[in-house]
Amino acid sequence: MAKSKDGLSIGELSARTGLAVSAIRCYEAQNLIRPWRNSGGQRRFQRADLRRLSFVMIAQKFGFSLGEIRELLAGLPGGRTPTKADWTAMADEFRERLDARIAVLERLRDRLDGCIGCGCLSLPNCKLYNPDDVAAEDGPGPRFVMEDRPGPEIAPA
Amino acid sequence: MAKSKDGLSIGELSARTGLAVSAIRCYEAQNLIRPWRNSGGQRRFQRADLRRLSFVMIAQKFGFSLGEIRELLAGLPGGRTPTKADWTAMADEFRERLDARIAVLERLRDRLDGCIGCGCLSLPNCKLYNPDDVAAEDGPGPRFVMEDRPGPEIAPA
DNA sequence: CCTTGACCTAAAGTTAGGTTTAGCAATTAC
DNA sequence: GTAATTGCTAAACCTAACTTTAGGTCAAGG
Repeated sequence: MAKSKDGLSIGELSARTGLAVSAIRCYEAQNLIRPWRNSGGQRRFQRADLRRLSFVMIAQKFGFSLGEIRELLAGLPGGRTPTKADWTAMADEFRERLDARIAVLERLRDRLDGCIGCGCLSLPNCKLYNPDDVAAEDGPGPRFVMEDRPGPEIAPA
Repeated sequence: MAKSKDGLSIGELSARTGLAVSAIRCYEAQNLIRPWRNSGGQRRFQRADLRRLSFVMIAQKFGFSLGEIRELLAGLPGGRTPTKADWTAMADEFRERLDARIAVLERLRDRLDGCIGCGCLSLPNCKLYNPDDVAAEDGPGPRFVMEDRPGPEIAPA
């Protein structure tokens, strides 16, 4: 097995991060890591890539897409091994985005109160009607329009 | 165009919710709504389905999968049009799940502090190392193992 | 009558984030 | 030196949540 001095093999990286070999190759294809190749054409990784992949895993847990993670990782220097300062600078950006995400959820949750069961669910003045701050969420998500006046069917049982 | 008295057509529902017709059919296939058919075989929806679809859209914004949403909607009565009480009961369950989600994110965020740049990122005692409470998150997500001692490359620049 | 527009079904395509498979090359272990 | 690992690529497959396409039907207007 390729030992550390000339870089880590993909198998070692896999064993030490818990990621599948196929996942690591997939991440390379998406430019999250940039291994070099040895004389035989096999991938060789820096020890710093362990940390990089750890970060990928954490950020995914937080619900970030690989695209966003790539953006964040782009904050790390390319030419040299990232220092502690490099990592904390990047983490600051990460935390900001994370806080923003949590804030959106909380704001929506607060708007939710009383809005589901009551008539306002359907009226233009319902606080859930026009959740501007979610518009930036990921994916081609739903368009979020509320309609239908409650009518008699929702009158007190 | 089919008017309200004998139910709403899929086109009307689409226009009033903002959902694509194809999406509504897709939701029917996944049992989120159960329209009946008119004599010509066309779908006809209850006015209450507008509310149902609104809920689907909201819950998706909160990051719930259609499967979870189906579960939640199952809390509404099948035989009759849901009353306000039915909706609020369901919303209570929804809020609980939502609060749980937010709590997980917050807990992780708090653990994150200081963990990215420092050496602890790699040590077994790092608080991010074993985030038990995220294990239940959706999908076959990452396995979340941290490795690599920082070593000299992370020493002060 | 005949055209137009809304609707129908079934199946294939799409994106994200991977995994699996097939067939072959490089390394490592004995 | 040879067998067993491990790695390589390319392409197919997988789930979620839809959209698109293809080919056909239904209902209303002129």
